[in-house]
Amino acid sequence: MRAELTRDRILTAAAHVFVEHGYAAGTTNRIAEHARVSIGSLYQYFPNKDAVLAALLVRHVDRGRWAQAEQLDLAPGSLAQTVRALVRDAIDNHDEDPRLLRIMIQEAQHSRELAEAVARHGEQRVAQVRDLFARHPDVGVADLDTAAELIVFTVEVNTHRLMAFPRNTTVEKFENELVGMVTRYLRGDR
Amino acid sequence: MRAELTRDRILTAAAHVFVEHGYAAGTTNRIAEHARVSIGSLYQYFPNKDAVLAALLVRHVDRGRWAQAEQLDLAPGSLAQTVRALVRDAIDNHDEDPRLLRIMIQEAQHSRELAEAVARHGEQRVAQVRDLFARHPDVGVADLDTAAELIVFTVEVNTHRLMAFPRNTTVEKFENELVGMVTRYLRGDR
DNA sequence: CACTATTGTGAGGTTTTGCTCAGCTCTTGG
DNA sequence: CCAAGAGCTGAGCAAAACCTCACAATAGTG
Repeated sequence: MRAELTRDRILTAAAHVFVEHGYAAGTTNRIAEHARVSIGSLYQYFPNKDAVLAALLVRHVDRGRWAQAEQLDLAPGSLAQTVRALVRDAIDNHDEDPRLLRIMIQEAQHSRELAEAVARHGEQRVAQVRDLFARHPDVGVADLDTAAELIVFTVEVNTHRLMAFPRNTTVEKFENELVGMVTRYLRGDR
Repeated sequence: MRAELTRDRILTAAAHVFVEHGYAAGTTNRIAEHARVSIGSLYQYFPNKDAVLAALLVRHVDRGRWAQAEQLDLAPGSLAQTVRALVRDAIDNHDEDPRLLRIMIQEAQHSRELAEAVARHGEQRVAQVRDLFARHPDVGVADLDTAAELIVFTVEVNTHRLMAFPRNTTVEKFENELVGMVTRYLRGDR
């Protein structure tokens, strides 16, 4: 079981190094050094550099499920609260990951395996949000599928921007505007 | 003046290669090959690889101004049309550039020069949109600065997604939903 | 303690990349 | 047609990256 621990150390170090230097400049040697492990060990657990990023994505997906989604209040008039919970979850779950996810999406352009994993991750999350809003009585939007995609992506990517450039606005102001936009959208016209 | 032409050929090729292979894997040799120019010529016009990306950003900024913004109808009741023009402009102007801009933002993390150029580009565009909506009578949002940032980024990045993964929805459907979301947001409550 | 299985090591081979430079080709003015 | 300079070439070098492999250290078992 020492093995599992080393594997985890390597993955954590890889996340750090990829975020700090980018994928290409995040060399395997640097990763091993940061994990305080020899390169040989790294290549004992991963056949090549891409596999490290792929494993990192699996880890991200496993951690990134929206746990509280099932126990939300769906009473009429609570739409803003529901949306706020969605936005808060995105903010909370993305302390260090945003740049990493961007790297994954970027690099997924060249790797079938990564691309499919990213796509599946997205679909899973969209489906969860779609089902949630399908059950909410205040939602009055025509095409719920498109709406869910639009919302998930918009919330996620704006959160990433907030993390990447922190001094544009305060977190609260940003959160309020984003919640306002999504809520009014979901409520529909009138 | 043969020189200027070669410089342009190199830049165009660089855009192509960076988009196709990413920044790190977009080697200078590949760029030269695609431009049908020798490596030596490339290094006659650019001191190093980073300078090529920087020049590409300058080119992008120069081309990316929103020309029709000044001659838009700002009569009451025309907000949706104004927003639609904004979205259409984003769609039209981003046939090949979206991935390139992402690479620039990504790489800007490691280059002062690039970071500042990207930031200036963003501010310029946000200011233009803010001024436009400040003049429109239908807009009823509290914090116009934050709103403009949110809208510009959301429209841009959703357009990028549409281009990158084309078969999620049709362009019209996507355009309608995005326009609807932004319009209802700008109109404010009630 | 002895023996095996598991896990870890790191110098270095192979490949790739950014970049140089000595010399070539093309254009242009007289 | 010629000379001079502007523009272009591409083999190859130094540096750096990915990855291998023969071996060392550690953990587990009787």
